[in-house]
Amino acid sequence: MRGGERTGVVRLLWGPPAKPARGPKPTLDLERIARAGIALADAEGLAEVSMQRVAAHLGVTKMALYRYVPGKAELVALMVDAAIGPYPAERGWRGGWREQLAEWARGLAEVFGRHPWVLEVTVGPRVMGPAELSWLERAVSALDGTGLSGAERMDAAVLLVSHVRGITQQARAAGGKGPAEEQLGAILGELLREHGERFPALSGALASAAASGGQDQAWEFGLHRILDGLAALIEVRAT
Amino acid sequence: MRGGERTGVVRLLWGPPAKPARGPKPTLDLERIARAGIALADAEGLAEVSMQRVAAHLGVTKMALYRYVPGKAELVALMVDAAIGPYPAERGWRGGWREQLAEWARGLAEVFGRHPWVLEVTVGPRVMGPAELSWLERAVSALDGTGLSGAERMDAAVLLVSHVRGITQQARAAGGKGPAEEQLGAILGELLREHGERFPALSGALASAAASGGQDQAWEFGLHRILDGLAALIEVRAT
DNA sequence: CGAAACTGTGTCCGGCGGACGCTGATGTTA
DNA sequence: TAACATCAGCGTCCGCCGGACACAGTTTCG
Repeated sequence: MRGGERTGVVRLLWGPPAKPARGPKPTLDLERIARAGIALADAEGLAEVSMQRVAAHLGVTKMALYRYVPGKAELVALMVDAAIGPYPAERGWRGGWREQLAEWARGLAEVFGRHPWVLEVTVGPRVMGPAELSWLERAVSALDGTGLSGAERMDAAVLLVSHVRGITQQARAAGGKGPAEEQLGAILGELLREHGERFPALSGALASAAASGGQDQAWEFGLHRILDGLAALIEVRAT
Repeated sequence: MRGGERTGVVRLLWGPPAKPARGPKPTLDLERIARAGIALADAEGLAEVSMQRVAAHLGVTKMALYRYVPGKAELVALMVDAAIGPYPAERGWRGGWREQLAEWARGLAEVFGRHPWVLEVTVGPRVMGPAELSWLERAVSALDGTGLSGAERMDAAVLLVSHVRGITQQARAAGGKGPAEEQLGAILGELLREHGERFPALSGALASAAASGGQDQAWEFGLHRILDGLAALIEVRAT
């Protein structure tokens, strides 16, 4: 039965654009629906995305959407793949694998930064769409010819995705737009000041980080650590 | 106004256990409520956790829960911190920073494996509880004396957490318990067989991975890459 | 020119989170 | 000991959610 659901989303993401013949002309299409949902999620957050609100933005009733989409889960899957979008072809193939992966990761971070709700909805097992797969393809292909095995190339891509996801989350918490997000760091500092004796290393690290100023180096830090680790392995394999 | 919500969850997670005086004796307490929610989420998934169901498991009506918890968000935050639990003190301080971090990461992966729903609910900015902070504390303290700055020690911990999260998600997709999860890999293979020409590197990597057998090396792969990258930096700093 | 196919709509359902007021149990105080 | 303030749990109500279903209007094919 759950397989049936999967096939629903698989057909929606991968199948042909559908070709009705006899009925009245559809006023909507999957792309317009997905874009409406994305606009809503970008502007007001994923929690505000409901069938009713998406439909209202399109000038129809919510039940009309069910003519195009089997359910909300499939709509969200559509939104995700459309929001991620295919890997931009103009992004160059310049440089070695290291420069390519760095640029790839930067691009992915931009996407997640533009659509933070994608993170919330891409936890757990799911079927990936063509756009998402095109990103994975690009990362794996950047590692072609490095001597890494197929599994290792995939593992490296997954590792980078994890870093991008983690940084995006952290960046949203630290430098988010809302005042609530800005206060989160203050709350953490307050808690550490109150319960500092229970977290000595953490307090020390945070104090030292605050003293030395810039704390938004986390992105570069993790990226360089991962790429250094990959470089070490590639070098070993090459010898 | 959102600040008010934060203080709610902050008081709940960090405040004193509350001391009623005059009224009837409460039949519940925060820990029992959190454990009931955790049991439900572990057994049937986060989607099945509702005020009604948690209350039913405790033998009360849902409105009784609101005497202990301001809302569902706070209940979930409580569940998260209780499910993660404080870092087990018996986990040794043996070895250098590398062995310590490896064991730390393994422990975190076990926690996420036991309570996969924690991943779904710990995306986005949030206030961390004492248990969650104790894990962070342990990771940062493992890097004390390595020559890394405070910010770098924190960034390293975040990087490891990201890897653990990513691997947990992937492991759940690949080797999950349900038959639906097992079919996910099959679906991916089928899609790549159909649209292989659009994803040549991916198809090649997956085929090579399948040919060489074991694909559950992703955990060790990412962990070693990160630790290697850290080691390289630490070595540079030491000279 | 039917008839079949399909679109958008209205209505209805169960379940959700949560506000509010009530009742009864409890400990403090006069 | 009696009165009272307090607080726990319950019942009711509300708006919103995702979704099932039947219906009416539109379009195209035989």
